[in-house]
Amino acid sequence: MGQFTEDKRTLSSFDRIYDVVRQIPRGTVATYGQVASLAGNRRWARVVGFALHVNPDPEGIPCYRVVNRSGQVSSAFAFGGGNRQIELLEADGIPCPDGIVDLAKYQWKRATVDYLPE
DNA sequence: GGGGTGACGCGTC
DNA sequence: CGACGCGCCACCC
Repeated sequence: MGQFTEDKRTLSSFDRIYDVVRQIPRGTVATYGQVASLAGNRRWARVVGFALHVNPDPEGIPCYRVVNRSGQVSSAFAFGGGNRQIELLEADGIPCPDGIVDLAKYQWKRATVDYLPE
């Protein structure tokens, strides 16, 4: 992890984001806003996208498990060519018809909530 | 120090 | 529902 630690300031924010993404368990997904919130600031949703864009460790950081608020995967070729993200998600056992993940069922919850907080 | 951009989110129309 | 606009924060020039 010393290859990308040239700019500590960048890691201050990005590191938290990467750390959160790394914690996303297999078989679940998280939204940008969720990652941002867990990282410390909910308004980093946009920053999260940028952070994943410069993902220093695609193998350790499952950026494909991050989808937008609608549950839609990045239609962008950010993953190297189209529906690569979808394939990875399905490989995790997450069906994503039309590139849409059912957040109601597969959204990551840090802890099993006993009751839904509304 | 200023301006433009982005793998987003949310309220409104 | 979908489209539009504003806000938010970090990054690059």
